[in-house]
Amino acid sequence: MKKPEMPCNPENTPTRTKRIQTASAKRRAQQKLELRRTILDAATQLFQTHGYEHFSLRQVAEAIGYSPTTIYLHFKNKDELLYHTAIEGFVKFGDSLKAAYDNAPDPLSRFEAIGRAYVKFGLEFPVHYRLMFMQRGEMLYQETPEGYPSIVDAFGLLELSVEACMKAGVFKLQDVRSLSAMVWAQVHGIVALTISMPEFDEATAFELLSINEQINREGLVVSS
Amino acid sequence: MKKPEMPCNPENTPTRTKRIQTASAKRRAQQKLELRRTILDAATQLFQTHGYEHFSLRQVAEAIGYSPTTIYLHFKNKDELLYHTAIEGFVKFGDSLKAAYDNAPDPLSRFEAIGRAYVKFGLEFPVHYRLMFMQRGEMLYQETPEGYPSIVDAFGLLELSVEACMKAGVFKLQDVRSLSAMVWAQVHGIVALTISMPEFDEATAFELLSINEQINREGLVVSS
DNA sequence: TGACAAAATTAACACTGTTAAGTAAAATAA
DNA sequence: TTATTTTACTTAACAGTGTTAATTTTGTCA
Repeated sequence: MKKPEMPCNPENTPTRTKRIQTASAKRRAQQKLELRRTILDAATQLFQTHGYEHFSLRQVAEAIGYSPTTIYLHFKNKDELLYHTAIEGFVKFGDSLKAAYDNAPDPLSRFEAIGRAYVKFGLEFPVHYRLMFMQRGEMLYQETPEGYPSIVDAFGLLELSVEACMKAGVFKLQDVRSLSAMVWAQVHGIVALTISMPEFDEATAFELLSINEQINREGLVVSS
Repeated sequence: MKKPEMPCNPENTPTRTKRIQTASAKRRAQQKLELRRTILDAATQLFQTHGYEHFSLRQVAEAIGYSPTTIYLHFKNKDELLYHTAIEGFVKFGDSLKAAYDNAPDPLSRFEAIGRAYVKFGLEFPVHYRLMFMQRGEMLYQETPEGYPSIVDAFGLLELSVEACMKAGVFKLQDVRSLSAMVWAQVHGIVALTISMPEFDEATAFELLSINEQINREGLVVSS
């Protein structure tokens, strides 16, 4: 069963044909990846412009010049494709929040910077935001595919920030998780209303956010 | 051109045949209304169980034993049917908020009661809530069909309540509209996250709401 | 070259909302 | 009563959708 050792190749260095084989396989794997990228890019673009409801696989296929079934060779189904396009957008989400987290002098302004970054992202990528936070919330909780950072990490940042504010004596002592969830609800409420209600626009969103900050700082009710 | 006056009917009292005619027309109009009701009821039920995404006219038609096109004799299209089923659900929304508004001893507890009623409704009718506040926000702003109270009136209640709190010296002075929008965003954030995220449930929703109330009262940041 | 595996396609199924044309029954008019 | 018009409803069709199975094309290896 052992293949005969060739005279010019006493060690296990691969032969030329073998090298060509692996190189060919490598090239094909890359081409496959490239097509996957092409699909993802087209999907992202169509998803952004047409939105969740009017996003169709057949349109994606047409855009890239392949038949619809080809997509199924790279993604299990529409949902998975959608999920991956969303994830890609959400890498920016994590980056924005991280940048806000890093470039702040003190705990409170860091906390508020995260909130502003959150709202900014939601208004900048409403279609992505809708998908992940309003239409397919369960996607947030399924583990991200390898190569992508976890989205939930971004919320870790928020919790860290809240905890820091508490430890620094800036926030009143409370349960960190609950309070983090609540401030999430605060910014989510602003974003969600803004991208859903025609009456709301970016200006009002940031106005609401600043009112919100003020109330967090001083309270809304006059102290007795 | 004048029709000859009959001897037994000198006045303008309608003849028997005429009376039958109007009665028949009335009966047919009522039957039409009944079928419309049947459609609406079936639609409401299917919409509640299947949700926005998997709600189809053909299913409604099958449920009531008519062909799909019959629905078009009573509603312009799927959207209009959906809108009317949603409106019906939202009458309860207005009622709940009104009840909360009426049964409260003082401005602040009235304000908070409205918030609780809001959250309660959202969790009780998530499919309706989704449609009106998350998926088809523009519906809120189109005028309700005759016979139904305006949904926007419910927000009038909120503004009234906020204004009352301000006049009573309970709230710090601010722009009523902006502040109302912000507290709307607060409760909306809680409801929207709860009905979208599998991690949230009714208990956490009301926990977040009470934390929110506390912060509105005292603030989150320790006063310097 | 011929055998084999991978990549991509065609055809089909079961759906969807919506429109136009056609039918059967009921109401009206003669 | 008979003829005509209105109303209520259905059938057929169109242009889509996601998805699967079968089939063809393409490229690689011996």
